[in-house]
Amino acid sequence: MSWSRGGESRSYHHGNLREALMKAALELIAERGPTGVTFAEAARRAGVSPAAPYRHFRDRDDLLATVAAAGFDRLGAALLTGWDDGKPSPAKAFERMGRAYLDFARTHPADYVAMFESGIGMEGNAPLQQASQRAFGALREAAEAVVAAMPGEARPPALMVALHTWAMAHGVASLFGRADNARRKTPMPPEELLEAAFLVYLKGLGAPTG
Amino acid sequence: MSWSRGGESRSYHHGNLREALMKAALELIAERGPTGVTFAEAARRAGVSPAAPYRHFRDRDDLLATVAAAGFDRLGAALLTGWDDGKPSPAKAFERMGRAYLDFARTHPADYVAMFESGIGMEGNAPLQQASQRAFGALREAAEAVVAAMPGEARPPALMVALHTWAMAHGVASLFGRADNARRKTPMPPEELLEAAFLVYLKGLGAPTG
DNA sequence: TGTACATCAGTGAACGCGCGTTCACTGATGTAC
DNA sequence: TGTACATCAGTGAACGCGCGTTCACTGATGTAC
Repeated sequence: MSWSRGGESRSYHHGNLREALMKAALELIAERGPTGVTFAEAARRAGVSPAAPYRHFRDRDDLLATVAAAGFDRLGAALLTGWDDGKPSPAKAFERMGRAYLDFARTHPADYVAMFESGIGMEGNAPLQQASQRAFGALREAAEAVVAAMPGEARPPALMVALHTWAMAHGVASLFGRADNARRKTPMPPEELLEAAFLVYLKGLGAPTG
Repeated sequence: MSWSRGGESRSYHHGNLREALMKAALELIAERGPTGVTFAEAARRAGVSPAAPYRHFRDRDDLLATVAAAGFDRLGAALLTGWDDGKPSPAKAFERMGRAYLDFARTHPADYVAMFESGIGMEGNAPLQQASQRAFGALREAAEAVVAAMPGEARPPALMVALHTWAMAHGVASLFGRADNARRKTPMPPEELLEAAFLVYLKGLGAPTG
């Protein structure tokens, strides 16, 4: 019987344990860093016995990898929203997508840590690789539009532009744009720093910057 | 009495325990990730009792932060060497410094993880902040030289250029240039990717790229 | 040159704790008929 | 519409283990005189 509704009581079956454990993992990352994520504590926070998580995840790393994959999905969605099909111009949309990237890193610091700094590898984890690739797809789409807007004879490889974009966005986000205490102070806000970098870079490419 | 020399035996006093523990921490990061670094295991590898590390480090995080600081010192030195006073031209030296950055990340993956992905914060850790700042100093020096080589009316702020440089180098290194299993595959080697980014960026600035 | 003493680095034994993991189990859910 | 049964998610108790941390201690080193 399941009479609870947002309260603490619940039926014998949790009903949503998988998501609850992922949420607990994110909380633990935020509070204690990736080191602080343990199966036992995640179970405790989800209100289940220490054996319950084994029904959903092989081990701690599996949990963390799943959290990271979900983070990539969210990041990809955020980037696509920011890009908004390249409206009103590729350059404008490009910069908006950059802001979306920083925004994601700041509003989802725990996700970001799980994705990039939790020590879990991509090797042999196909779902995680795919999620990462899907997120990167948004950057790639944007890069292709930017390149397509350039005069035909001077077009750089779109993939290279996408990789540069990702590297710059990730660099700014993880060095200067994070919300935790590993942030480095800068004289200008990270959004402006990234925007300026994009402008210089697009100019260097010979792409329209309006 | 201390008759050992590179062997396993040693005197009652280790003599170099601090360094031995830092080395052990780096090994552990390389083998197990930052999560795998424990005081007990570091002590075991250094061949001392589990209580010995307390003579040198307050706790695990103190050890890790010290390792990270040492990493920043090494990175700074490597960058200065790569920069080599801007010879023969700022642009050439700039690119060589970029390679030095990637080289460091690849040849010192554990240091790099300790510096950027170990979950230790800079807040309230003055020595770590200073080490990080010193390393950044090399990038700053290079940026200033690059800016100085530009026509006076079009000079961008050198600090901004330095921050952009760091972000791009860090982004490429941590996404595509690492030696561990979190590396993402790219169609071109990270050195070329970074070099191309620098060229486009310098061109966008209006700086000489020769 | 030797001796006494202070300082310091590392010992080793001990402890409590929390984590990972296993296990036979049980309550809830879904479905075949 | 009801009943029987299979499936599945979570239980709770148990275990061994390794870690963090403390403690009185002891061996080595340095130095004052």
